[in-house]
Amino acid sequence: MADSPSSAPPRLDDLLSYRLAVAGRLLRGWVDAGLAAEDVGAQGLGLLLRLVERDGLTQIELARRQRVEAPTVCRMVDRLVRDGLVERLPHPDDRRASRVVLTDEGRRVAERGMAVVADLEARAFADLDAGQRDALMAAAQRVIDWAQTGPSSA
Amino acid sequence: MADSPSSAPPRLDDLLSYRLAVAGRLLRGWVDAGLAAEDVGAQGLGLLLRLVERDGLTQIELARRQRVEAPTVCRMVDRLVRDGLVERLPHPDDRRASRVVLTDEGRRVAERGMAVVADLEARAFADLDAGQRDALMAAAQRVIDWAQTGPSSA
DNA sequence: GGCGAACAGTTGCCATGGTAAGTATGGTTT
DNA sequence: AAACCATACTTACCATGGCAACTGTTCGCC
Repeated sequence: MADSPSSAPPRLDDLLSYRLAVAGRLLRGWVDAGLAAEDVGAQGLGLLLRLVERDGLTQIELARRQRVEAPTVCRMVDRLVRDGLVERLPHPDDRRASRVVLTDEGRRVAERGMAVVADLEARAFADLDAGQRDALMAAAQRVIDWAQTGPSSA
Repeated sequence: MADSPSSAPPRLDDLLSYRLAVAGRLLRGWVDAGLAAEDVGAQGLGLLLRLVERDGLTQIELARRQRVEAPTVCRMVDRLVRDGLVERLPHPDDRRASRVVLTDEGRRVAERGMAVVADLEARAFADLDAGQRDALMAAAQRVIDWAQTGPSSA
């Protein structure tokens, strides 16, 4: 330990968790702003892109992939259905579940939205070299993976 | 470039912005969970810690430090006042503004909350060495600083 | 001194996230 | 088959964040 009695950092700005949370929030805000013309938010676009990867996922499957809880997906799907970007179809094997499928409009919005996000991504991280970028990707992934093991265990 | 025509990443999980946003959201959730006994959320604690650094800040000053908009601070201060952690005092020089000051209880909650967050921070990033940690801090700071210049400019 | 712009705060509406609780369905166990 | 538990979804309430619009105050400029 560097300093003798207590090494607890008293400054908010010195907390990596705080800074990552702020950076993530700002990034999402910029994505939202870039998507203003597309009638979908950043997370709504996230669901659409999951369905582009694999259409017909259930809400639970979407929730697990997006690392959010079921109610959050439920309401986002509500909005996407309202805006005509996805449909809920009955699941053939399980009457509790719905298959969420893209409409043609949803597919178009996903494509345009991905272009918006990729553009922002390129500009936001233009001054990072490949090593810094990879380090950030890996570090963020470790934080995300830590969800399974770390936070609850003392 | 690796692939020939377009190098736009089609996979959501390959976006650094997406991963940072997810990591930041999960981190905040874990802080919220750790603070469940303290009657304050992660961002409410953030305001309290700003006031520990410098008591009597106005809401606008808090908003700038926390990188959020004025209405967000207004409603968070509403909750903190409701829970007896801060008070709004009239500003001596400006009748538009309020000085937000900690109560004794607010100061105690800030102290206990900081311990909770510092503990989570230590456990979440235990496997990073000092160099990796500094690199992450710097990279996150660049994203945050980009708020002034980048997102609006084409 | 007055006029208008800028600013601090507030309130409205909405999106996104959580937990808790309720419903309906599916599976398991006896 | 009945009882039981687990699962998929939904709904409620709340916290946090944005923007737009409004009130009241301050400040710069004429």
